[in-house]
Amino acid sequence: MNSAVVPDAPRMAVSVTVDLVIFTVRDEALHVLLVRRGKEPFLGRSALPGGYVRPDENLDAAALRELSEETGVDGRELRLAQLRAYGDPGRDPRGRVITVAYLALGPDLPDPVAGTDAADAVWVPVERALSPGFGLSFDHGRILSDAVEEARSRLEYTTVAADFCREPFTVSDLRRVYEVIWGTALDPSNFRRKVLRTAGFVEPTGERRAAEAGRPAALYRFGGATELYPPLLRSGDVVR
Amino acid sequence: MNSAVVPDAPRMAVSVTVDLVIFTVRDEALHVLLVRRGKEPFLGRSALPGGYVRPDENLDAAALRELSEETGVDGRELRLAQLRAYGDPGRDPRGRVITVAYLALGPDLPDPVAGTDAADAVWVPVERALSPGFGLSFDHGRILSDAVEEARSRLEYTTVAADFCREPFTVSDLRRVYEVIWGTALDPSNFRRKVLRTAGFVEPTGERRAAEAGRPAALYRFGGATELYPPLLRSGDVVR
DNA sequence: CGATTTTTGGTCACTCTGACTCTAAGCCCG
DNA sequence: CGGGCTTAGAGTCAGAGTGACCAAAAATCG
Repeated sequence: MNSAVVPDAPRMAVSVTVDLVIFTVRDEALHVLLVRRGKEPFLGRSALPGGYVRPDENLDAAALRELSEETGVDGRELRLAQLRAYGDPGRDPRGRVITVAYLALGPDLPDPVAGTDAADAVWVPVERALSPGFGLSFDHGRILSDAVEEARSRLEYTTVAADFCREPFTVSDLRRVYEVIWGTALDPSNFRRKVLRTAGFVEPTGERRAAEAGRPAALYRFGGATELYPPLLRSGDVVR
Repeated sequence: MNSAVVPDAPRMAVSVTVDLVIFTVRDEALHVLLVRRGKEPFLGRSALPGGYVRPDENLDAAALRELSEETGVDGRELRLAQLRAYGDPGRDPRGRVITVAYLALGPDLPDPVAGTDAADAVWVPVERALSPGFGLSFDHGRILSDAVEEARSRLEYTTVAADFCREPFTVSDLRRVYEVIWGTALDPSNFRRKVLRTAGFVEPTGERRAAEAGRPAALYRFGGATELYPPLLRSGDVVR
């Protein structure tokens, strides 16, 4: 098959990029992984990690590569999932650039090591990244907003919350993920009941962990289920 | 701002298209709107309606335009929503083409009028379109499969089922939408209770419609709510 | 040791759901 | 015209799940 372009249709000067929204929970707040841009446009400003898709690379592979190159994070242990595509004309001053945004949730990852390509990757509280004065590049503020809403929703119907927790973890660790991302307080007892009765969400390791205060908590590992059925709905609660 | 392309990054020869999955319920079966291709590649084969995004057009606008041009359907009355992007190298023999797929559900629309651009648009039962011998173009089989699963899921958490019904409609009309798309039988009485008690799903018109058989059913119109809370979950039922 | 903190177990009332029964109101057909 | 058929719609009942509580267990801190 001839891989050259067949001149049979209106073509346009267009590029395709991938952008990644990587979340983690740190210090009781949702953080997003951002890089400082090293070139124009938006030189020196913060942006989501991402970059051009290469000619022989599928979108998922491009996302993994850019994540690794720009931040040093190995995305293979993350569940990267497509968020959606953004393609308004004018969203990128370099020309027509369509981007495919990916979303993943990770445990509290180590700070990027200086001296590598990833030297300029940092964890930023989402609240700060979205504040008006912060000045995210391109339309990354919009993408980040959409990603937050998507993450909130996924917590309801899937077990992704466990992705935020390094194993082994406690039920309280898991609960704090929900509380931070939803911005609501959950009843510890009811939450525990729900998690433990959902087949495949967590399984006990038999160990316990002594905390700074209070009774030591039992430790669990992820149970392998991806769907959460019935879902864990955030009800009308509005706290904070 | 110079809208010419800044030569600062690896570019690739790439095009962006939109493809549309438009569903309707007809004759107790889920149908999808397909067109017969008038050019290479896949000349004469069936495909999802869609085409190239123009330089100054955002993705949503491109989807609306292609839908109208190729099928004569006015998408403004449909709730078009992005499904996801597909960009594997090799998915299009013309070169590197990334497509953004859209999904919408419509009431039983009139057959396309011959003599227009839309002459070759037809409603095809999804089951047939997905059968091995049917030969959808490109990776449209994959896209269609994903769209079916997405539609099934959206019925659970949103009120999109009403998009399938031309107003005014009966509760049974609405139930048939669920039954056809999920492929399960639902209890008429329980379904009615759920729909009527969900604020904003439907509102009564006060009229009744005499059916071919049985007691005349009360007529309703859509109530404006988009979310369905609590959701209407397809439980473990597996029928058909 | 007592105060404090966090985990963990339990109760209770309420809602929602699925399965089911029964009545209402039309049409068809003999 | 009246019985049979069909679909709409009302209601009942038991069980699952949830939110709001209460209370005990097991650690640390002073």
